[in-house]
Amino acid sequence: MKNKQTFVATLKIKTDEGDFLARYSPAGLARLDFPEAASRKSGVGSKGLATPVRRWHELTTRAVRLALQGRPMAAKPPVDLSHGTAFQRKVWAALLAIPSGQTKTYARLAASLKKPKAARAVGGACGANPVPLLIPCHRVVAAHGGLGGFSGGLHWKRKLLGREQARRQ
DNA sequence: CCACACTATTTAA
DNA sequence: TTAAATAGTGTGG
Repeated sequence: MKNKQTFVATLKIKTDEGDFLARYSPAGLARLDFPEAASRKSGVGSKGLATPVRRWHELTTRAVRLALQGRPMAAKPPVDLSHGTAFQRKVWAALLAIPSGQTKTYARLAASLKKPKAARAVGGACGANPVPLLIPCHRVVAAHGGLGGFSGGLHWKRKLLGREQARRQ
């Protein structure tokens, strides 16, 4: 898949960890970047958008802040996954089903998709996840206790998991 | 074609 | 026993 996406807005999300960057397509939140990546790409503005973007952004902001605290997100904005392939969307849907404070291995996730040997492909799909935090790709770990990788920087993965597991029941 | 955010298996020491 | 090579997978360069 190589479709480009058009964004109707690019907005900052201020948090204690820095300013995240949220990009919206007409269908919803299409991409979320960590502060480090966001600073490279300099934010744009929203202007007087009459679209639902304003409301989406409120939801996104709240969800991101909760995620950074390792708390379950009360509500999420609609997420535009049109960029993803069928396989990737299945992976992302499976990610959404992982409760806060729990982790799953790439292998188990692959197995739940009826493709027990596609663990590596699952890793690829996780890396292609356009919306980290809201789609909890950080809750997927390697089979033998390793953390695996993380597109936005492994330190985020460690931080998020640490906070979530500190709250785990 | 190759390289991966993988991993179970196999093969060698 | 432990260590290294390998196959199987979907996607993107």
